[in-house]
Amino acid sequence: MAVLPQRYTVTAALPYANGPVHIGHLAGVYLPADIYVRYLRAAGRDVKFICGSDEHGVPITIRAQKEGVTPQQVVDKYHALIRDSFRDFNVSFDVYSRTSSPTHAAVSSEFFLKLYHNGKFIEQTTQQYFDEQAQQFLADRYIVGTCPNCGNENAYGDQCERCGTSLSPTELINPRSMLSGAHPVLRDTKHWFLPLNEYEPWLREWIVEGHKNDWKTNVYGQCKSWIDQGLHPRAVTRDLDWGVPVPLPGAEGKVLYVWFDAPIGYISATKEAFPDEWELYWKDAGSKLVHFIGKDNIVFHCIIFPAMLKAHGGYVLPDNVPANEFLNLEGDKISTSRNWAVWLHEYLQDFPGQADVLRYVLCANAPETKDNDFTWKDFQARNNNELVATLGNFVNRAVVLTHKFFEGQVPAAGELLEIDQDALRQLAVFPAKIGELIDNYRFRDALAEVMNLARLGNKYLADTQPWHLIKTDAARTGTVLHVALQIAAALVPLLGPFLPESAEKLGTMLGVEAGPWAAAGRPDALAAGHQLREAALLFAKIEDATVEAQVQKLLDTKQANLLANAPVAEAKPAVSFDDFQQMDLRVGTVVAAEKVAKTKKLLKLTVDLGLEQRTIVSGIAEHFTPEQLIGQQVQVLLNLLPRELKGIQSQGMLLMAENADGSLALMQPGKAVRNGSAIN
RNA sequence: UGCGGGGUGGAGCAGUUGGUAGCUCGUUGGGCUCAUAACCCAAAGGUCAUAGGUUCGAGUCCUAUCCCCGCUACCA
Repeated sequence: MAVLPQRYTVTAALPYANGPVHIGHLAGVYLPADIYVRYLRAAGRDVKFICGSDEHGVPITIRAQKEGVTPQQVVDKYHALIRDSFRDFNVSFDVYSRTSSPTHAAVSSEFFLKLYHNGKFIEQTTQQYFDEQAQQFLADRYIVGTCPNCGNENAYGDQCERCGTSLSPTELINPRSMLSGAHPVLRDTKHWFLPLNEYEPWLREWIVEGHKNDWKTNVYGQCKSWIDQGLHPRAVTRDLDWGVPVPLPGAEGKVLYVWFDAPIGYISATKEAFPDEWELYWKDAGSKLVHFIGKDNIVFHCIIFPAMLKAHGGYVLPDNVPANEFLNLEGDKISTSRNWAVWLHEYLQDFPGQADVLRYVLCANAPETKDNDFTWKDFQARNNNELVATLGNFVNRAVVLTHKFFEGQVPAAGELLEIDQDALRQLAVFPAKIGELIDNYRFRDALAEVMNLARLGNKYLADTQPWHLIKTDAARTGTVLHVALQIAAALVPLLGPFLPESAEKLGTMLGVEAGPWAAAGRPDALAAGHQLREAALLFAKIEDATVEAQVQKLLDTKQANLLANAPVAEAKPAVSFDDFQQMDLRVGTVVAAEKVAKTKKLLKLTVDLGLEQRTIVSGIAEHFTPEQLIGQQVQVLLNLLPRELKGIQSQGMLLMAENADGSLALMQPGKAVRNGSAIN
């Protein structure tokens, strides 16, 4: 058995202050981190839980520009929103700071200078595109041009989105600046690089040899692959005006690159909140550092940041980086830009006071080993079948029975039969079992064990049947409820890390505090004679209509996205007025319509065109029923060459507008006109 | 293209060093009726993506192929 660390430093990935946080963030990073930390605190360990907003980088400047505000205004807005979301979901950070804080500027500058003065950087001058009108260097993403591969005229400086080729800005033909539209010019610019290649042997020993067995396979595999492929120097500075200025003379207009500056945010946040003891948590060998992140962040936390810490010297290295996979939403991956997400602040508007329900579902279905899917149906099922039916119901049964038979006072235990002793023996095992799972970052399994404890309680009641016993043996009934209540009481501390609000509610009902973890599961958590409060339901059922509304909300979003993102077709070559005149466009009224047998799409329409009625076959049966069309005025191309479709002569063509989602709309005159009216 | 991770009963997930495939939910049958029609018991249901190979024996090791995700805008 390993010696317990003296203290823990736990970080959760700094959310990027460019948008709100959603269920994927919570499930993958903040919830497991919070469970871990709450457990450690309950177990009496010394722990600091560190997080903050990551507020630098190019995307924030782009958003600011788009919205016509300053970058500071962007990050102020999202920093507050994110901070409040975490607070409302009871993510119990010891500090939630931000990388735009003065402390962070100081700490990251010092960090940079230490490496600089110790010769840990290499300097290199490269050529970068510069926008002379906007007077600034351009990030790759700020440059568009023609893709040398496929000819797409709107390829970005890092990648062509049409053919997928990854590019460098200098490969673009005819590059243009997205800021001003001007032709950028190449200019020399000097930057500082961290030569990661020099750390390769050390990383190999530390990770490939040293963490083969205790890091998750996805984390280990990714690191090993990076190291095996060979590491390269990485720029730690950028030409940008939003960030921590490079603290060197002659470095005006340069800032620390966001990946260099962001992880130092963990350190500066700690220093800001604990100015006297922060070094203990970062530099004392007795401190165990754990980073909670998502899978996209693995190399930064396992290779680059440790290399920075190693280069600086004196810092502890992460003991583990339990990166999670991703959470999908209703089968599609979560996307901030496509607004395909369940935002934490919106969830609480729709489900006030039910933060724990989401915490439960996200933990029970956390993407610990592979990408998982969140669906509202599953959310409802887990709430109704597990939280309500298993956990809430057990507590309610035990408390209601006690009120019913013993006026709400914990009855004394008489002689313990085998079934009672067995239940108490099982109960006693839970704290260690759950704790060990949490220690090993297996939060899903740990939560399942908490539910098993509730199942133990339900089974115990079913087996002993106190509602039956009370008729013949009050003392025995008291013993049974005494035992059942001990199980309920154990849930207060054991549930705490996962569902803090519910645990507290339960504690209030039972009149107990969540004591130390080690004391959980004792057979005397509630003393005989102890008065319980009235039973209150811990969880409420969620109705079909409620989750259906959430699904509809998502579908509406999807529809809106489809319409917003579908490209509008490019203009066709010009035609002469004479060409246009050759088309005979008329207004007509549909007088009859029927489906063409044995076809999916075809409708046979009879259209009144004033002088005559024509038969037109149209491939619109998937969009309109015959009834919807009869009586409608429509636009008809009269002189299209007749064509036989399924044995029917079609004498013309109905004109339709096709929406971005493929749906069709009739082209109708703004007011009723005489049939046969010309359109020109 | 390359590298990493993943593809397991109707759904969502576990499967540690190869040895009879588990859990929760759902379904079906039974029991109970204290409890938010909740609880308890039992049963049915799986070619472990596909095709080969190693082995006495493979979900678990090897090879090839297919699909999803990440490294690759935003983004955990």
